[in-house]
Order: sequence, then structure tokens, then C-alpha cells
Amino acid sequence: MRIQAVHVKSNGEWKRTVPAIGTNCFTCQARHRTEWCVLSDDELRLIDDNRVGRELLPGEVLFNEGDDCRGVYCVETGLIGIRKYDADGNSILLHLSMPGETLGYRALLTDTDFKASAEALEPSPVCFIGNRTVRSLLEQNPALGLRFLKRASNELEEAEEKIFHNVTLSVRARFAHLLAVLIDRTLNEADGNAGAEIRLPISRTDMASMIGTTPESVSRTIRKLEDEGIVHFSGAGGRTLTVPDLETLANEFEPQEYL
Amino acid sequence: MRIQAVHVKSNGEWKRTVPAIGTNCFTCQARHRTEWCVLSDDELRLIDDNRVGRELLPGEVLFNEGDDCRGVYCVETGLIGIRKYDADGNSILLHLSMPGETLGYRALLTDTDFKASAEALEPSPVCFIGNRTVRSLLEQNPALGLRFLKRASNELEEAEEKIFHNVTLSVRARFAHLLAVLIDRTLNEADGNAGAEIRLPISRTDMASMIGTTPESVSRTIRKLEDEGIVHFSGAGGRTLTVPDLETLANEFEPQEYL
DNA sequence: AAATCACAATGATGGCCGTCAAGCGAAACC
DNA sequence: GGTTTCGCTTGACGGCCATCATTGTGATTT
Repeated sequence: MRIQAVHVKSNGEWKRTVPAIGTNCFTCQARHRTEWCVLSDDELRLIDDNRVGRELLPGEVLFNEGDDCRGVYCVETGLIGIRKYDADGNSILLHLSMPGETLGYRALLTDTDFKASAEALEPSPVCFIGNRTVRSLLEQNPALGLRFLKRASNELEEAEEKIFHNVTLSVRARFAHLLAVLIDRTLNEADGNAGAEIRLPISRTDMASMIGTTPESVSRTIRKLEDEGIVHFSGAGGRTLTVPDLETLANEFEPQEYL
Repeated sequence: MRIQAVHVKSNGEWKRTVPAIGTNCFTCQARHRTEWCVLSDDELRLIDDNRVGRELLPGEVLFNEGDDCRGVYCVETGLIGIRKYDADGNSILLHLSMPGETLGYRALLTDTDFKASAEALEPSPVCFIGNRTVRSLLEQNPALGLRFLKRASNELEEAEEKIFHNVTLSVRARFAHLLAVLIDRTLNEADGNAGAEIRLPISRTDMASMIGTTPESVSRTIRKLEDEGIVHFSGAGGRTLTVPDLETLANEFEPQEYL
């Protein structure tokens, strides 16, 4: 089970109910999932000494498209949305950054500005690590670069799969796929894969933008899927998703070829 | 001007009119554009001793989606198309690999099979470099990994831009953008940017798949753009593209915000 | 409790573009 | 040279889905 700081909304303001404990890079629960796991204790100490912790509340912006990159950001817990805005001010959610992910490494390496914006979707403690620190670590420990390279390769695979899906699948299939991915990233391995119930971390509008469609189409698609008993939405803002049978959902985007 | 081996089609068979000269990694004209440019002479010799040259003719397949990765491929000249196939056997052209690009590095690094197929679109001499050789170079020269990391970062940026475009732009705008990119990668810097004339390296069907639409829609879009005098297609297979004013073409996908 | 706000759901409408089908032309093969 | 084949073009049709507009709903505020 994932542990995270508990926050509540009161009087329109997000408040932390549990005080920030004195975490550091050594005790960081996300560390084994990050690229930094290949560092020695001494190298890790270098990060720990130079990092700047910060607590993002939902809606807060970490950086904007076009900003200069002055370092990378490491997500401890919570959720960060990576967005791009079009000329009309509408945004596309390109990616959801989970705990353990490091943001901004690409801008640092290519020595360019950020190509997208990052905004907290849940209360998210993040650590900032400056350019100089990262660069010196990359130089002294080649394994670190290779870890980032693997990470980039995986992201690239995801991106190409997304392009492929956007072109070949219908809105309905893409939406089903999105739900499956959201379930997958929330569920423990321990959970049976018969059914599932999760809280959706994002709005209909954001879900729509992720699969390249409109909120209205998402609503209508939800309606149809509910009528067919494949999914069920409930709770505040219809953000509780219940899927009785994951297999049935998967059939929507992976029709079995040989029956 | 880009130099490349000359080939002609005769009796349905591609023949090389100029015999393959004894190229090696040191004389390879594409080398300064590849990631290998950071290698020392000794390291380069290691590649040169272990590489296996091969001449791909148009239509020939370098590797298929799902194949085991036994090494990387370096494109000397020509053009390689990276494809993914859907359930119906239709293909999507994900990427065009230019001279100097190294293919397969991602599969090597993530230690997985190929996630797409590679097929020659023009006569393309390529070099194969085995896994062991690449891995040992990555270990002994950290700069090599960082070069690949930069490359992956750039590809990732391209991929995300593509996703963004597919969602926010119309077929017409995406097609105009594709033409601009194709012109851009063929033209020298020296060429003026008023007008341009190039030979298209790919079919209508492939262009359609690149922007996520059908050949019919591409044809109709071409018709409209021609009627408006923005582009002109001529020559064998309508593969000679003439653009009188590149600025006008650019306006199709980058409407000036403040008029 | 009424009012306000943000977001979601639903309906009506229209257009872009995908699908089907036929015609065309060039290249390839016999 | 005739036939076949493949890809491109063009037309007709229709459906999916975007757009606009309205209503509903829950949360928050006054």
C-alpha cells in the first residue's frame, strides 16, 4: 500500500493534516523507484545536501512550457500532470507523473527550455535538484545516465504506442484503454484481476484531452459503457470507477484475434 | 549536397550503378552526425572491426516488430521507414530514419524485442553492430550513453509534438505540416526559403498513415491546396512537390496569432 | 437555506472525414 | 503488346464525433 501525506480541503484551502516529516533522500520511500537508486551513499548525500523540498497543492504549477530549466524535480508522492496548451488556451494532458518520477531531465540534457507545463493534480511533495548537481553526478557515475536512457526509451515506447492508438482506435476503445491504464497504475499486484474499484485522479475534461476527444464524447461513451454493464461511475463528481470484470474492459481495445 | 550511391531499376530489379566503395567507419560520411562521433579512434576501430555492412533495397525489411534485438543498425545513406502494423495489416509510418541515425538502440537498452518494423524506402547501405560491441563501448565511454540520451530526448519531444498535433490540428493542417517537415529535411541550409521543389520519398498512403488519416483524404486535401495555389504536385506518381512560398504553407499549421 | 460556481450529463445539429465503389494511369510481367 | 497489378483520384454516402446550448448536480459560500 502506498503511503502519502494526508490533506483536506477546508475553507477553500488545502491543509496538511499530518505535518511534513523530516524526510530526506535516504528515507525517501520513492527512491528505489527512481533513477537515483544506482547512486552510492556519498553521491546520494550530494543530492540530499543540495535538494530543495517543496509541497505542491492541487492546481499549483511546477513549471511552464518555455521556462528555462534550472534543474530537475523528483516526485515523492502525489500526482503531477504534464500539459501542453493550444492557441485557444485548451490543454492536453500528455502524461501523469507518478511518485518516483523525475521531471525535467530532458530539458536539462538537451539544454533547452521546457516543452510542456507541469501542474500538481494531488498534493505532491517534490524535491528540486539544481543543474550543477545533476550534471556532476552524470559525469562521475555513468550508470545514472544509462538509467535515464532506459527511462527515456520506455517513455518513447509509450508515446509511440499512444500515437498508434490515436490513429487506429475509436474514441470508445481509447477511453477503455485509458481506464485500464488508470486502474493498472493504482492497483497493487496483490489485488485480484477480476474486478476493481478506484478513485479517478483527473476530471472528464482531462481524460478527454488525454485520448484526443471532448468531454461530451467522454460522457456519452461512459453512458454507453454503463448501459452495457462494463463500468460503473459513482461517488463525488462521478469519480469512483467500478469495473466488475477487467477482462471485459480489455476486450474493448484488444479484441481477441482468434476466437 | 548529399551524396549517395546511385541505383537504377532495370527489369524490376534494383541494381547499383556505382560499385560499393570500401567504406569504413572512419571514412563514413554520416559519422559526424551519429552518436559514435564521441568515440576515440581505438573505440571506433572496435566498431569497424565488428560491423557487418549490408545494402538494403527499397522494400527490404531490416527487422520486424517482435524480433529479438541482436544489435543496432547504422544508416549510412538512403532512407528507412519505421512502421507499426494494426490487426488488419495496415501500417502506420511512425518515423523516417535519415542517414546517420542508429536504429535499435532502444530495444538494446531496455533489453526487449523491437516495438516496430524497419523497412528501406530508398536503397540504403546500413551497418550492423552486435549487442556485445555496443554494450562494451557504453561501459567504457560514458559520453556515448549521454549522446544516445540526448537523441532519445529529442525523439521524445518529436513524438509528443506529434501527439499534440494529431489532437489539435485538422487533417489539412497536419498534412501541410508534414510537407513542411519533408521539405525541411531535404533542403540545404543554403537554399533560399522563398520556394522549394523536392521529390517525395514516400507514397500517399504512407503520408496518410503518418498524419493519421486515409489516402482519400490526402488526395482531397492535395486537390484543395493545389486549387489555392499553395502547393503543386507533378512528375512520376505525382511525387514532385513544388511550393512557391513556404511562408504560405506554414500559415496552414501556424496561423499567426496577432495579425 | 438560497445563491453561486464548477463540472458533468444530455439533446440537437452539422461538418469533417472515413468508408465504399468505380474509374484512371503507370509500371511490371508474361 | 496485352494483361495484370498497384496505387492514386474522384464521387457519393453516411457515421462518428465536435460544437453549441441547456439542464442537472454537488460542493462551497454568504
